[in-house]
Amino acid sequence: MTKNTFENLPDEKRQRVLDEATTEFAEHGYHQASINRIVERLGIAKGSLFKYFGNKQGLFEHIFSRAVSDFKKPLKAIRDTPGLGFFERIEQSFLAGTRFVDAHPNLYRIYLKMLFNENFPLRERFLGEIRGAHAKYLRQLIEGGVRDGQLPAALDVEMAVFTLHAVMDRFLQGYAVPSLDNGLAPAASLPEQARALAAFLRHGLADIPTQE
Amino acid sequence: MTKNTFENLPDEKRQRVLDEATTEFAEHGYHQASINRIVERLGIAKGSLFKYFGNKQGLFEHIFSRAVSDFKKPLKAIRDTPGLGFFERIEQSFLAGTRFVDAHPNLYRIYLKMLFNENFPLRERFLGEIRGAHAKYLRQLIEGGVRDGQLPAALDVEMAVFTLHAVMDRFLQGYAVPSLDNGLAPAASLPEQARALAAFLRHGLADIPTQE
Amino acid sequence: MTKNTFENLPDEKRQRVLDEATTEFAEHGYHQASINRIVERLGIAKGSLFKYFGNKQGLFEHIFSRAVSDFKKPLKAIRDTPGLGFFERIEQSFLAGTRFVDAHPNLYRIYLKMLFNENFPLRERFLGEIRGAHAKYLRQLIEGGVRDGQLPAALDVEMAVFTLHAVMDRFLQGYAVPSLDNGLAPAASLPEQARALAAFLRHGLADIPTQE
Amino acid sequence: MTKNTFENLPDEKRQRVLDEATTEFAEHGYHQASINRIVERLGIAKGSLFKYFGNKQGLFEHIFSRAVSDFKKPLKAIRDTPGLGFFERIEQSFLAGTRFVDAHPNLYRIYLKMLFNENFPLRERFLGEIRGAHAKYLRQLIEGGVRDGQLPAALDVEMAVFTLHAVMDRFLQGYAVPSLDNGLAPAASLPEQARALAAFLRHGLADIPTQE
DNA sequence: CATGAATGAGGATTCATTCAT
DNA sequence: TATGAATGAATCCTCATTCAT
Repeated sequence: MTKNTFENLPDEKRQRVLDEATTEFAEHGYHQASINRIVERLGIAKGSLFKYFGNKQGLFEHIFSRAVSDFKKPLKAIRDTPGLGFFERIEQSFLAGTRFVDAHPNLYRIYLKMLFNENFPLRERFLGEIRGAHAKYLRQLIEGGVRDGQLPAALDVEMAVFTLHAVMDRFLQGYAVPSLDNGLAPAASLPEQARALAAFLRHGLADIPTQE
Repeated sequence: MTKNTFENLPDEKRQRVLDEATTEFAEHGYHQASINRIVERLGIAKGSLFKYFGNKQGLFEHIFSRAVSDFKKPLKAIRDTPGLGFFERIEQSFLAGTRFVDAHPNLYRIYLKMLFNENFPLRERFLGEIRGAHAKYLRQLIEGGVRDGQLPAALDVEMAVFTLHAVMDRFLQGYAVPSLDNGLAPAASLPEQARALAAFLRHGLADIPTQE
Repeated sequence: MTKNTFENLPDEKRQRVLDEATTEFAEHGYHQASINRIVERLGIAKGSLFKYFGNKQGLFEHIFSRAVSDFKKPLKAIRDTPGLGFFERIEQSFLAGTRFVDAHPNLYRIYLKMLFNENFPLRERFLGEIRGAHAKYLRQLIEGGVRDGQLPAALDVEMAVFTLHAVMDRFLQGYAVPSLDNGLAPAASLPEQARALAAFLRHGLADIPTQE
Repeated sequence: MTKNTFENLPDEKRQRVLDEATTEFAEHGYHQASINRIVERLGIAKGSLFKYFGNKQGLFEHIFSRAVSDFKKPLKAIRDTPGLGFFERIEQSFLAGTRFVDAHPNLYRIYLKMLFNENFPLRERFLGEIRGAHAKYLRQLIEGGVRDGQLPAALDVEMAVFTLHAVMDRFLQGYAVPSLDNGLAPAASLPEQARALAAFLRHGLADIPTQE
């Protein structure tokens, strides 16, 4: 999709373009993001951006598809690290999520906006890709946990995947946008949240339905 | 804010106006919602809508402030119903949430869009009001649970409020927008989700930190 | 033009309507004046105002035609007061102008706006009426001054009328809108301005061209 | 304020845009001027005008700030011309005013509308700038006249500035909008008006108050 | 008579996109 | 290849006026 002309740009300029555009999408979502503002802040011609990416959607696609693959990498690394127990991998997955949010806060903001905005372009494709990868990853973890005896043999794997995903996804929201839950807890620090999450999972999974 | 002229309209027309506008906001969020589309679907003049509500924000305020008070009512009813145990009240609260989502799906869609869209007008006010009411309600429930001996006496109430709120809020997301977690679980029915939620809470609360 | 229904209103309400409308025209001119704002401040129905005056122009006509006749009255009184010299009458005319401005500041503001706004409705009629009355009045004064020997017999009466009118009109501007000349003189009080005006006229008229 | 894009336009087009817009403001004032009419007459897209000037006020600012500096230039030239007496400079100032009005009648019409229209944007800034420049100029002239002995040494300079400014400003009104005084004088030609003005000043200044 | 709901043309402004230079 | 001027549909909003109740 992206034209060669963008790939041939000097690294520094290429990064500036992506950063500025990512910020714009993170702050305003898709439709309310303004190409005008982006090129104005960048100090480049409007036509250039369209040469690089074809149109607004092309720009967004370029940014977010890279984000998706960046998000997948650490999960693979955890999965492929030998010698870890199931709950250690879960905990590391959670921490990997927080690290991604810390490293790319604007990309996560875009993701959150996309979650509930049905008109976000490419929404189905991107969300499907993220969910699919996450589910596949969790399924492998859970199956490993069953093999290792850390999880009950009769566990309904699909239901466990569903629950794990929901819990991890939603708790990451609270981590990324503390204001969501603020005013509620005096000071819910990351370790405290992680401990609460771990406790929930450790006990909760025991009650997840088993296959009939 | 609302001009009298709207309150004086025939009930049926008033409801049509609110329904159509609510749908528009639910589908497109605030900025991308179009007054033009609303009046076109309603078959009324553009000026009329502005007479009713002053401006776009006035229309949104009218719709959503009613939603907020509609959301608070059932919680009060549960709190004031005598003879219920703590976990029964929690379960009923969860069901009240699902009933609200079922009765006003578009209002809940607006809420979800507002959650992560920092530019939503009146966002701080409305979210603050909702969170405040919910927190106060949960605090009363928990304190009652402690008095009744159903919860440990040393429980850190504020942290419990925080955790309960986060869990209930996030699980309601999954209920309202099943596509969020779909593709993951084959068919996570409401009772199943409710059971999973209950299990999490029952075990999880035991591990919530106690006051030092 | 004005319907009977307005004349039949209670005095107090009638006056409120006129005052509020006059203020609106004075502040915003004709086109920028808003019927909406007027009825809003009055707390009466929009339809009523249209019943009273037919349309916006009818309202303005009612207001300003009364202003014109109010402006003419004191001039007639000065003219008909016996035993005054020419320059005394001129000075009193100037003071009558300042009194009118003090008594009806908003009407004078409307007049000033109308002066240079070619699109003011009824402008030609009203300005012509005012100028005609003023010219006729000044002509009578000057002819009296010539008869009394206070002005040279060969004075070009029409040119003197022109000059007197221009001077009085323009100096009244400075009186009504002091900010026009402020920042220039430290504190040009009314008596000082009156003295300067008198001096100018006393000497200036001696040089006004005489009929060839 | 003005974007580069306008400065890069071909001279002829740039001039057409400014002329058409100036005419619109001159005919209708600020608020009643219509961007729609301007672009329609120009045959360009609405968006283009906003690209050039940002918004309506930017367009007006561009036009009128140039007018202000155009108005100042000839005054500086007169001041810096050696070998002229005080009254010669005054007469030339008056003629410079008439020349400006003749060369830019529409700009002067805008100025007159701005004088009494409190809602004109940038009114305070522009009027202040014009009055300040004029006052400074007149002050220099008068101080020169006092040095040369053409004006009494005890003259209250500030009061003389005030009076001169008021007289020149108001007489220029009559020159620019003859209809203001028409119907009064049969045919007040420029030389006749100039002579009348000169006479007034020559005699009048002698009576301007001297410092205490 | 008084009311005020309904109208719809017109206001300024923003926007993604195109294309000649 | 990069530019940025041009576009025109769409945005929210205001207004004087009409007319059924």
